[in-house]
Amino acid sequence: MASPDMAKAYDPSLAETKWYPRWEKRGYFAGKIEPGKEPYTIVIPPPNVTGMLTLGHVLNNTLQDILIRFEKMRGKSICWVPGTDHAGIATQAKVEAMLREEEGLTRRDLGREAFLARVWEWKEKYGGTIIRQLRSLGTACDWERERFTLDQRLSEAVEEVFVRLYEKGLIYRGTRLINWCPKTRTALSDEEVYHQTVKGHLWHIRYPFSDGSGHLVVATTRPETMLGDTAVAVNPQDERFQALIGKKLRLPLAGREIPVIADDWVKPEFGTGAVKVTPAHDPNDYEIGQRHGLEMINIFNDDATMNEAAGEDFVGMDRYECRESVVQQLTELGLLVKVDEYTHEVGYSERGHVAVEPRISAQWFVKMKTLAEPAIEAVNSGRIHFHPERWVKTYNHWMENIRDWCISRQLWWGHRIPAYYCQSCEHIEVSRETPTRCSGCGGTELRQDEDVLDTWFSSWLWPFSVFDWPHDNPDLRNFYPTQTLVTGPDIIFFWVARMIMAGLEFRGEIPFSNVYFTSIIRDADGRKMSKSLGNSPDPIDVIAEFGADALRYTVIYLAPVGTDIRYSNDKCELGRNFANKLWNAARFRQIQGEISPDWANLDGLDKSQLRPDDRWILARADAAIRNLTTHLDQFDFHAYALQLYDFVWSEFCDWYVESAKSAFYGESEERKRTTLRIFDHVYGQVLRLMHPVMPFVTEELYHNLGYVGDEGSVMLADWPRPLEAAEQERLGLDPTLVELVAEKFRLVRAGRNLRSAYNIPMAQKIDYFLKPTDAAFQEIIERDPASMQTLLNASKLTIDAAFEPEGSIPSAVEKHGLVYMPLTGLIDIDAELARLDKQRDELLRGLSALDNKLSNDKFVSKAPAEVVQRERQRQRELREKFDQVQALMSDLSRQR
RNA sequence: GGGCGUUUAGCUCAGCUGGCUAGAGCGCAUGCUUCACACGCAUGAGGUCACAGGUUCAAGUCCUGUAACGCCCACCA
Repeated sequence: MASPDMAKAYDPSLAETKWYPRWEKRGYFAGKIEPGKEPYTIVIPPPNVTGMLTLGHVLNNTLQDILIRFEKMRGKSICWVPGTDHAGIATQAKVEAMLREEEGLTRRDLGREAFLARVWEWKEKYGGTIIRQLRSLGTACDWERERFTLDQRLSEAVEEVFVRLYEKGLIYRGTRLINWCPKTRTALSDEEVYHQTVKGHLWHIRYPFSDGSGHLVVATTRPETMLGDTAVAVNPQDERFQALIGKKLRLPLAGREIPVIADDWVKPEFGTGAVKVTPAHDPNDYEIGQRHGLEMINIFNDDATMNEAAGEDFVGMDRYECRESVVQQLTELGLLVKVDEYTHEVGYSERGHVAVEPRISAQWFVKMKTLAEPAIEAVNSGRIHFHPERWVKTYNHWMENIRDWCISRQLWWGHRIPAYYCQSCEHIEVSRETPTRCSGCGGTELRQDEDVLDTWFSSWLWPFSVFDWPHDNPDLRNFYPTQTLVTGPDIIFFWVARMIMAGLEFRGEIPFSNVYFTSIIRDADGRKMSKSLGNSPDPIDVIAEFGADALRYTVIYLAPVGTDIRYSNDKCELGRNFANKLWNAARFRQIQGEISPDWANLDGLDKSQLRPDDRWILARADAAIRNLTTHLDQFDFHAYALQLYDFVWSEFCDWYVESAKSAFYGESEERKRTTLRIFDHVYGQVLRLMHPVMPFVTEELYHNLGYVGDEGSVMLADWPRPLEAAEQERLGLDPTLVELVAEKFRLVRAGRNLRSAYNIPMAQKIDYFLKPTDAAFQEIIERDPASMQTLLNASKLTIDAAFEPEGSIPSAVEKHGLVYMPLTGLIDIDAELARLDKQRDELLRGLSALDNKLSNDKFVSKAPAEVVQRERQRQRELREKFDQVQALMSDLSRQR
């Protein structure tokens, strides 16, 4: 026996540091145009430049890596484009915070140009950490193609798109009520607002009529906005207020005179039936204001403090401070009728995490309706497939109710809007080049819009901007459209839907044909991973402790389709143990000597040389190849992980390797050679099947065992193919054989159970007797009694269909036979009877269910013939087994 | 207010188009330093498949309703 030169346990860090640089250097990750090969492209969902690797990224990128490696092995020409997103608000805020802390400066202190220089500086120094971290996960990204959304070329794409849409009339500048974040002081899109349930109040306020003829009571959740009221609205059908419509009210605190108007929107049953109208600060009021031509009074500064329009009592106050002050003054004036507790939903800024302030302002918008139509069609026609499919509903709902997209942001970090205002006339120039002359009045003084574009305005172009669109080039034609997008369902509106629209609009083609939505990772208690909770483990630490493969495998194993994942670090033991199991199977193999020269195929193999167990493992491997391929094809990664585990650990290691030992340590050189060849063949398949999810350990082992030379790689190996029917025939892999071998293993288990019942350790060799009750089964075990002897660790195994024990000895019944453990004098008859009694009960339960079924005429006449047939067969088998158990029991009872 | 998802062993989850004496991992119990692996091996215990109806020869699997938990969308002051 050779001594192993492999360590006793797998050390992930060795393989990880060894292989990644080699793969990269040898160009395995490079996306090349390969004529005759089908391209398979994935663009990474670009993480924020400010980002650090999280478990969410681990899941997302492992999935992409699995697909890339799988498709490469299947012979496709792969290209995985990595990159990062400039993440406007997030990055700007990060650098601003740093400036504030370290230098006590604001961005305005520095000025636009100097500030941007500092952001770039920051980006070069600290940005892209996540890109470096991704490498330690093993991702096969083409790093030569790394892109950044603010790269020169990608910025050209953004400008091009802006100009094209403007020229098409799909981008316009308008003064609208938009969502304003007072913390970051910029406009937001509707998608950047999240709602929170807030316990507030409903204040009832008395508004007196100008003519002194009494008052009207309005109800509001935001009393401070009354300073901007320009009307009070009632429902035209509401009889209580019929006579009051058109009358004037004297607005308290402000002193302004405002009309009572009638609008259908007002719900008579809510509050008092009368609504104060603040068109400049509430979306509904804005609509009413539009309909009635009301004045819009903006009472807030851009940080949500009160401006002059709020009146001198309140100017400068924060909005909440102002609220208290207004309420206090109203109380003093006796105008506050009552205050109710009131729970409602309030919009918050995703960035600033403060309540959004609706605000009238001039912004740039994209008209979405016409862009959405073809995108809806693309998904509903099935050209683009969502996994899981239910997200289509969510997508459709949003798309069908889509509203114009506010794309301008009052930030500095981002793509500057390519719009130029003529200083001499009203004209706006929108162009790719900086214009020198106004096309309206000929004026030469033009000033560029100060604002930048929403980050997503560059992200939505990502699938083609990374290939240098709008410049036509071979890469763009070859790699676009991409194949699969892997992302979280949380950005289905922000990103996925918009990419589909952009792809169709600017390339005339869908950007990808499949979208896989990942699960959300939670902690063991089901809470979202978050920094503030401190329940978000650093994947880099996990990799150091368990290995990248372990982390990858575990995360995939834990990720069912479409439900959340409950993760904790200790679960990575599963992946680590699995990698170690795989490692040790190789270590065991290495001890047996050199790898078989003809491991790669089964050509020329004579089935008569094969042990039944060899044929069994070949059949099981074939089934595994089929299933695993299907699972990956269907994006069922979880099933892929489960199936791998079961095949490798249970079928290959627990049964086949143990059985193979009988051949390895047996007399026949020929048999040993054949078994080694089968072992090598199947194990080679195992390494390839596992490679997509566990790239490092499989590569290391592929080399250690000599499947490939130094310059080769499992990454370049072919994905295992299932056997043709003719080949299965030639090798004798029929289902009956497979079932008989499985039955043999069941009998082995029954034999071991006897040992266990009598506390005889596996290490102690003992005699067994085997009594087959089925001729075909007997033939199978007699063809290779050595494997069964090894599996039972029997000193002697006697196979005898006519075996009758002398006296009582422990025994067990299986479908095709009985196993006896002769232990004269040691038998515990009561224990034996109890065990058999339990088995008999189980059989009886099964039998009575079957008897009922089969004696039911309806079942026999209505169920498919093959089902009835199968149940009859089972009934026969159970009855036979039952009779055997019964016989053993009466024997034992007599001995008592 | 709409929409979606989940509910199967102590825990985390499998179980496709209905045919199951309901499976795995962890944990648990017992025994093993057996010549790959204690990150291991062997054996075993553990479930009226959330609840109530219905369809069917047959339901964890299909339908209806209920409950609990979770997520998304939504301008009712």
